[in-house]
Amino acid sequence: MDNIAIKFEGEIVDLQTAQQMGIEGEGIELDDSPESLEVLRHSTAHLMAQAIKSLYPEAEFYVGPVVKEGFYYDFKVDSEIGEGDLKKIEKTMIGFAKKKHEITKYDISMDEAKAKFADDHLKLAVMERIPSDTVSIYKQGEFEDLCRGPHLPNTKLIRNFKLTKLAGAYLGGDSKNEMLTRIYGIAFASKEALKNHMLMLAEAEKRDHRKIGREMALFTFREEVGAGFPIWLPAGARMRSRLEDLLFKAHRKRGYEPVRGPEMLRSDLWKTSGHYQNYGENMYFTNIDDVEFGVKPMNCVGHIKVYEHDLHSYRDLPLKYFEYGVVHRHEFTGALHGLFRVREFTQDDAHIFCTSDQIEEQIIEVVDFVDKIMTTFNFDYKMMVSTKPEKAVGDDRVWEVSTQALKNAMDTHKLPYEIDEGGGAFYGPKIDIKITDAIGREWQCGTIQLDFNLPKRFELEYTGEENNKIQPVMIHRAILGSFERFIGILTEHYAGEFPMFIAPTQVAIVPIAQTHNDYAKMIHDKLLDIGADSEIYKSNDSLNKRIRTAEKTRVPMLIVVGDEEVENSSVAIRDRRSREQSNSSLDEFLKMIQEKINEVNF
RNA sequence: GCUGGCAUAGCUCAGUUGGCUAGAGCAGCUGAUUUGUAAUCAGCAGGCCCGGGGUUCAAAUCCUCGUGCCAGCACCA
Repeated sequence: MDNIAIKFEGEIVDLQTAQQMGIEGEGIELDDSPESLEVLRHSTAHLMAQAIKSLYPEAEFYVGPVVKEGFYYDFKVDSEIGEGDLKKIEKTMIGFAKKKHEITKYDISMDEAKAKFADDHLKLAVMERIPSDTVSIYKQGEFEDLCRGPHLPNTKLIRNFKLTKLAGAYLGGDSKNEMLTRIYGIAFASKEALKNHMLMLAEAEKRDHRKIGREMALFTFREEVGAGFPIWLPAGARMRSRLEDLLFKAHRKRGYEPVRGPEMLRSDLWKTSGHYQNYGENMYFTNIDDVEFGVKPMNCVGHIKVYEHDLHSYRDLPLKYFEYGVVHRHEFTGALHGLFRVREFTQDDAHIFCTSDQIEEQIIEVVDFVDKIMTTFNFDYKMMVSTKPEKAVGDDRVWEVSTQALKNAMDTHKLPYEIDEGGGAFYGPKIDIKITDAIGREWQCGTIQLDFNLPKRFELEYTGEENNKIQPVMIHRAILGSFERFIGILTEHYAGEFPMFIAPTQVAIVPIAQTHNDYAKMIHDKLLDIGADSEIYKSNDSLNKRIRTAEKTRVPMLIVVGDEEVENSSVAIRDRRSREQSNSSLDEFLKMIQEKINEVNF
């Protein structure tokens, strides 16, 4: 197979550029490796632009980069483009690919380029952002585009692609700017890879927690209740409470004390904390007897008040307060999405008040806690250190010290992490935990935030060894993040087939005939005694129908009981996946269920 | 919040260019059937067609303002 580009000093360099510069390097072939796909997708974006230009001659183009899930191109045309037009554009693309245009490259000066694209105000906007004096132009057939590459040598290499989405996007990603049209696409070297990708997308759709949540009656939303306010139905609430109970014990084991703050606090406090100034637009306010109150968007202020209730000595630290804190945040309507983005949610929130000497061990302890939980649910995860954002309180030196403290903790324990510049909370830097689910998607859940600012603003202190007053450090942390989002993620991760220890219902019992209902009820009660929920399928339907109905609920365990089972005090277990049956004595069955529920501890 | 699309029974969806009592499957209820491992049969019931305004002899259908949902942007637990 021919090379499509080379790797030179760690950079992908296309053949056109390599020739220009007279360099050689390790060859990159057209396959489904990350390097190859980078080049392929970039050129596919150009091919799409070429097709759009031929269909809509007035089209102006902004940028067309390669992104994690393929590529996109932002552009502007006079006519409306709808989903239906994607097929037409795809066809035109295939036409151009078949013409086997060679993709060539040449350099021109910035002034020449500005003259060349004088009637394309978007390209001119792109050039405004390029500091260099010369720019490169890639040409395929009649179509030319300002681009730094890298690109394929010929359009004929583009075969397996699909345009996936059509949407609006702001110029430069800034909501103050004009809106352009964006078309997303995906391309692969092999047909199979494209097919697998489309299958993955279909699988993701099947796992959509909004769909499964409705089918399993976990939660619902209602127009008359308001956007972003979830309603937990019995099955969902059972599951959630199992999760809450497990996590409660785990916190107690690690020395956390449960506390609880009020849902709303006087605005003066939010002014002291800085939320009023920095987070106010996300908060809900109300007036009571001429005093303004803010509904809490975070739990930290409440926990600070818990800390302030008593005088503390260095001997007391670290103090760890936790709360399943219900918070309200005014999210943009367009951001709301099932349980993933809501306006009212419950965080598994905790605040650790400690000395600066204890920061490292406390962070490591939390990271360890996170690890225990995420591995229990079979999630891979990675960590990101986020630094000071634009809107922030506290002086730069404090930010530097705390950011460094987070990095040190990670470094000394050889924990890998990535940096997210400007991604911190307004009061301090943080470590975010990003988990990867069963079909490879990433989600942000837990967060560990280091805070020197709130203790200072509230003038918190403890008494040191020399009877001096010292300011404690605050660590904000959540592990699941919120029950809402985490359960949404779990639903998609397991495709609704939850493991026994959190499933809304542990066992489905199908009596063969009415005469077996009493036996079923007896098993149901015994299951309750060992903390398992079950449902008896005794409706006036055929046996086959009832088994089908039970299986469709995605319950982890299904048993069938008839004369034989009643007589022998046993159960017939049906495996949902293999449809195979096995028999067990009732006692053994109960023991097995109990073990499966209890085997998990965080 | 912005751009575009959508809103009909609990769920999934039909409903001609505006024109008769708005339909189907599943779920629900009633009855018959009592079943040994993924849909037994029959009947019944169920709709302010998202909400306000309007256009029209006539609106589920057209216009308008809301609300909610979907995709993307922006934002984020």
